[in-house]
Amino acid sequence: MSQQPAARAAVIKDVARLAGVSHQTVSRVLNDHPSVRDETRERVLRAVKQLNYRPNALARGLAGRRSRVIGVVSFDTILYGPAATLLGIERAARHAGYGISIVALERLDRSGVVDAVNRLAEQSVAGVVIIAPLLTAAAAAGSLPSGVPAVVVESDMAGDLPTVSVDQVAGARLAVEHLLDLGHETVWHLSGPKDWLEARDRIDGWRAALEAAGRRVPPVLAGDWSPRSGYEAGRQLADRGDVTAVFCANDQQALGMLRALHERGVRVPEDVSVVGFDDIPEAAYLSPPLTTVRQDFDEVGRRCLAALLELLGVDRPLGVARHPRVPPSLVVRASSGPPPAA
Amino acid sequence: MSQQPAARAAVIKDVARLAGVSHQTVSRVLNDHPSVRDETRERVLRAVKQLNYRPNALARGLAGRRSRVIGVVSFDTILYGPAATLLGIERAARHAGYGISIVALERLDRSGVVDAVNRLAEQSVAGVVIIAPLLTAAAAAGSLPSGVPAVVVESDMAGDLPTVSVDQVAGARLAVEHLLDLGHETVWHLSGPKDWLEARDRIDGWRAALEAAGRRVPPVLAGDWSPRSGYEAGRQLADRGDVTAVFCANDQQALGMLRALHERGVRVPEDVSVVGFDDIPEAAYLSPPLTTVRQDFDEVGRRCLAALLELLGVDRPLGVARHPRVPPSLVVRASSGPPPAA
DNA sequence: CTCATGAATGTGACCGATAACAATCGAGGC
DNA sequence: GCCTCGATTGTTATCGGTCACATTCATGAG
Repeated sequence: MSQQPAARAAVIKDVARLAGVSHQTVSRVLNDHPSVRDETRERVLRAVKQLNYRPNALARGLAGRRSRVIGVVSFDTILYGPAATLLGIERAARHAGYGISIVALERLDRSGVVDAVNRLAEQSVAGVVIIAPLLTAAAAAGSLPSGVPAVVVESDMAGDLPTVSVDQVAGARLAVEHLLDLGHETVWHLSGPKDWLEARDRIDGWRAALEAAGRRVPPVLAGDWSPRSGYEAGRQLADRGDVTAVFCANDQQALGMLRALHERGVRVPEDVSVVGFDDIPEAAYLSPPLTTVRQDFDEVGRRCLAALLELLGVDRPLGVARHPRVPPSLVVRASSGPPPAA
Repeated sequence: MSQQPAARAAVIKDVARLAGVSHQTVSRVLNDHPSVRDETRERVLRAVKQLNYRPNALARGLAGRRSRVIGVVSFDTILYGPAATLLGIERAARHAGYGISIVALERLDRSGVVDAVNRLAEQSVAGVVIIAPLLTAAAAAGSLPSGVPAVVVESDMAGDLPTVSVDQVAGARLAVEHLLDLGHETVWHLSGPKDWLEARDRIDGWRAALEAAGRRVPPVLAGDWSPRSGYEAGRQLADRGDVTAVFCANDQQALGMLRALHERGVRVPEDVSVVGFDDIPEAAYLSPPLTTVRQDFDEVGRRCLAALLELLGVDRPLGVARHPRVPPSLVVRASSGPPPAA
């Protein structure tokens, strides 16, 4: 259709030539500049379409000093939370017209995070989102190279950087209050690893809810997010006769716990109620289907982007709360019920 | 320590000035050009360090027409396979000194894939990796805008594009042969959705292994990757008395199946053996621990990168096999054993 | 001793866009 | 009828690198 079969892609000059205007006018049309005559605009757009022209993002970034790419520093893990968060951010970015560039870290330590941000900065990303579920990462976020707009997720100790996170404390409260409302005397807790912020917050929320109700606070069982740790904790709890309700810090641990209880002949929820956290896709299909606390990762992604765009000054510069926390919600399924009558 | 507190980052000219050479010499040092005197090189490197200079990737890409970023077209899902593949690619890219830019698609149809590749091309990525586990996506890969080096993963129908994938057929064979070796008369199969290439290949491998052994081929049970479909199939199978071995197309389905069998009082592996596929992190902690087929996603990532780099001509231009398939391996755990003595 | 050769380095164009500023033109105010 | 002003468009510099080519200088061959 054109002259060259598979010649290299059209550039702005080609469009300008075809439309009979200057390249600057083409640029104006592309960027919705107000003072372009309608007829000119149409002509340019027609040329753009005819040449199948797409502006070169690199050149754009170089000249305009703002790219349409957001960097994400993530954790090299397949764990549900971080993975879902990444997807949420990608989705939000895509809808906002941004691309995302990711760097996954094997260890979330200070130098790793700083280095990752530097690597992203080299690519002139517009800003970065740091998924920092670990204490170490959150600390690192404090000592970032200045000049790079950054938002921290799943963390709340990021110094003065804007932070987006799910309200883990409230989530834990929801779980515990649900169980107390059902009539349980108290609620045990199988926590996540202590160097994860989410694990700490869930412990705090659990404890706060119990204390607010004036209940006895059992010792924390320490898990590591894995189903195995849930399984092991489940065996321990099954051996004591006095446990009627357990709040697991994530669904995988709850999965392991359900299995252990089942093996020991402990019925869920008749004998013991179990509540998890995350609402992983499997949760609804466990036996019994798991009552759990759902986190809205899409909303997290959206808020990250909103915070970042605000930081970039491209969006309403009105002050949004600097540390908005996304409210989680309780999903009641069959694994929780009233305590045994006895 | 410097003059300006938070002045803008140093550029190549600043380094050149400080080192007392031309900007071109700095560029040579940065790119390991051979003809630079050692002493000059040292001087430049010292200046680089002193100014904490990092070359601007955008400018580099613009001028050199080759960036150090690889685009990945992925599927907007938290499913283990695609997510693990993405991580594997990221890891390999990182080790090769590349960054990755991702676009996740909600639906993997033709126009979506083409559009995603275009968006990445705008960013002048060096090449793209398309994670195309669905038939539709694989088809789309055939009609890509030319000029963008592309590699397709988890697919084998990508026309003449280089393809990297795990040998699903061989994986299914491993599973089936393992069960036959244990003495089972035949093996049932709970498949994944039929529009997934992996699901089809696993069906093919399962059938081929049975036929090669001259065994009866039971009807395929259709699943959708979810634990629920495994659960439902498990109940069906439990109701027939004649099933002694089941090969599930993924671990999540196997998880559901284990639960269903357990509920019906069918013991695993004493009464029925179950084998999964993927080796998800939970697999080792299910009850019983699941025998499954492990896919080496790191190797997949590495091969993707190798194929892409070859395509880019930056690496050994010697002809690597165009469609290398990564061999999977069987992980034997407790969910498989000899059939009941009957 | 002269010249070709190759290593080391510098100069200016260029990649493809945006930014800043200049130029042109028609309309409204005096 | 002249001048100012805003809308529209064009020209040139610039972003920060790499590429192509020119230049300089020391070395070994003839």
